[in-house]
Order: sequence, then C-alpha cells, then structure tokens
Amino acid sequence: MSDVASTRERLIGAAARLFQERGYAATGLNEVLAAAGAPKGSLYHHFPDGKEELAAAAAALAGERFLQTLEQDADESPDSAQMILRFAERLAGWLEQSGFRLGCPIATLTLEQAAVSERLAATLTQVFCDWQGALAVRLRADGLTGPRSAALAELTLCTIEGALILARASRDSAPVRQSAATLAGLVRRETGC
Amino acid sequence: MSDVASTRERLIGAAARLFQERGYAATGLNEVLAAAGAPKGSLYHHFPDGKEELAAAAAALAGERFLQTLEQDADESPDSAQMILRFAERLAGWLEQSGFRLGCPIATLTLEQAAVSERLAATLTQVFCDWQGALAVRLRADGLTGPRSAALAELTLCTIEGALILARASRDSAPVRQSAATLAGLVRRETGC
DNA sequence: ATCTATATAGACCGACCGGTCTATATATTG
DNA sequence: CAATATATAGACCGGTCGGTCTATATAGAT
Repeated sequence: MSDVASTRERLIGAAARLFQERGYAATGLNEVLAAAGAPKGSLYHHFPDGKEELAAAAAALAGERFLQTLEQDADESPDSAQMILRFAERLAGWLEQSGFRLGCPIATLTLEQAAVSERLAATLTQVFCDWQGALAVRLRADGLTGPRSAALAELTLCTIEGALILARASRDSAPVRQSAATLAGLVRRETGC
Repeated sequence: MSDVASTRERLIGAAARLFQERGYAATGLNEVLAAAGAPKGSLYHHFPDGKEELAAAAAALAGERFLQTLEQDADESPDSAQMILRFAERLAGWLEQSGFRLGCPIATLTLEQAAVSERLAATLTQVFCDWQGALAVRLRADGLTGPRSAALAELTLCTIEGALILARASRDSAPVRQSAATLAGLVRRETGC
C-alpha cells in the first residue's frame, strides 16, 4: 500500500472536489489535471470516455464519503431526530468553513448533467438511494414501519438538499439548522423519542 | 404596447429558459442571442456587465413567474396542505412534460454562481425569500403563529427544492409527489385542516 | 434639418475548451 | 533478456467561450 494515492485516485479526488465546488461545466479538465498533478494522457488512459466517465467516478466517490459520514452520525445519535440535527450541524459547519462553496457534493452535478448523461444519472440516482436508505435504517430503529421510515427518509433527504441550496444562495447556514430543527421536531413527535 | 417583446425582454426570456435548462456555465451567450434573435451588440448595450447581469435579470424574471404561480395555487387551495399537494402536482407535470429538464428555475444558477457573483447571490436570496413569504402567508391563514408559519414555509421550500433535485436525478417525479404528500400530512396534523 | 442618444449589427479577439495523437517510460510476464 | 501491457507525458487540433470594437440605423428633441 503506497503512501501516495495513485494517479487514478488523485484524478477522481481532484474531480470530486472541483465538481462539488464549481460544478460540471465550469470545471475544466486542465484544472483537474493540474490539481491532480497528472498529464492529459493519464486521464484518457484511465477514463477513455473523458469528462463524463470521470464525473461518474467522482460522484461515486463523493457519494461513498457522504454515506459514511451519514452512517456515522446515525450510529452516534440516540434517535432519528438527533441524527437529523447532528448531520445538519455538520453540514452547516462545512458550509461556513468553505465560505459557502461546499454544499452537497453531487447536487450541482445532478442539476447540470442528469438530463444529459445517462451514465451519470444512473450513478447519481444510486447515490441518493443509498443516502435515503441509511436514513431509513435509523428511522426504522426508532420503531417506524418500513413504508413510513422510507417516506420520512425521503422527506429528510429532500429537506437537507433544499436547505443546502437556500444556504448557499444567502450565504447563511441558518436554513440548514432551522429546517433541520423543524423537521426533527415533527419526526420526534412521530417516533416518540 | 407592441405585440412583440422588446429586444431586452426577449434576451431576458431566452436567458431564463436556457439557464433553467442547462445552467449558467453550459449556456453560451451565442445560444441566448440566437434564441432571442438579437445581435451581440444589443446584449452588451442592455447589459453592460455581460453574462452576470443578464443572469441576474433572468433570475428575477423566473422568480416572479414562479411566485405568481405559487400565489395562485395558494389562493385556490382550501388549506396549506392542499396547496403543497397542488403545487407539487404542478411541478411534477412540468418535469414530465420537459423530459425532466425543467426543475427549479434558479436552483442550478444558485449552486453554480451564488459563491461567485455577489450580484446574482443577492437576487437569488431575494427570490427564495419571496417564495418562502408566499408559503408563510398561506400557513398563517390556517391559524399558525408567525414564527411557526415561517418555519414550516422554510421546510416546505426546502422540501420542494430537494425533491426537484432527486426527481431530476432519477428522471422520476415520484420524489416530488411523495415528499409533498408526507409533508402535507405533517402540516395537516398541525393546522387541523 | 440637424444633432444627440439609443439601439442594432456583427466582425473580431485572445483564452480556453474537450479530445486526439504520438512518443516515452515503467512494470509485468514469458 | 525480450516482449508486452500499462501508464505517463504533453504537443496539438478545431471549436467555442465571454467580451470588445467600430459602424450603422433609428428615434426624439430643437
């Protein structure tokens, strides 16, 4: 196991970061190459289909990272409502630390490219599905039925995604904290925790 | 009053449509000019600050249109919960009719440019604020307090925005309809309607 | 009619885009 | 060692980008 990431991994990592911050169209491949310290030949060696394939890999990586954080917060929270609050707090911190440049790692990619790229759309759909699944697991653990936990997991995910948009527009993390608090209150009423 | 829109209006209208569908960076000014049937000179005559200024005008127009629709649905609904369902149904129809290309008219713009353009960020913030206000008015009419209606209006807006992202990723309007139904149920429990 | 401000018209610019190509280096395998 | 697959390296391509520029047309004022 090498102490430095492989060229392929560096490319995916740099792409994930830049696509999250600037979006798909505004991120040039030359920027990605510079950030990864790789020549253009390497990019098209590892990703023959170019930018689209790189974006799919970047979205998958970002999805996994986000999922792990989500599952960690879910495990460390005594109930679903507190998981929502904890995760929102974490996201608010990320927003503030980055000057409101880092929101959802795949939302911009989705709005820009889901209607264009079949391959990317498939990856993005899977990622959102995984996230919703992780939320649903925690809700079920609070005693909700399968369908009900799925519905509330979907609502929670939508709330988070929407709040991140509003927060980035206003450069204020209040929408994330407040909407999470409102939702957590409604969920708590339901789970009884 | 002329029967055809002025060059300025045509530019804003074309920009609003293209920015909504493809986003900021992926929309070329030449595309906008072609769609509006105007030469480049006219664009920089009406919008000396170029693309950024045009985008701000387009966002303001899109915001007004969306607001009017929202207020209309609010007026025609007997209570807040049904307003949410009605509006979600309308958005789901737009998504389907456009092949999931038309979601929120300003969400992509926000994620791409809010951290970059001060001017655009100000416009976008105002638009989201107006939308939230319209939702809050309807919630207050159902007997909720000012703060509570503001909180639920924010949650509703976040839910809609997030659901539009999920729907575009999966090319399925189910997230919009389902999350709206879940939220409407929670709101109904609170308003008692 | 003349002057002025407004608006239209589009050629043109350097910069950068995603992608292709050939050449070289580095492992892996026989 | 030779042979082969893998990976790095970057010059180069046509095309498009946002923006600037000069020239022309149109409208209102005097």
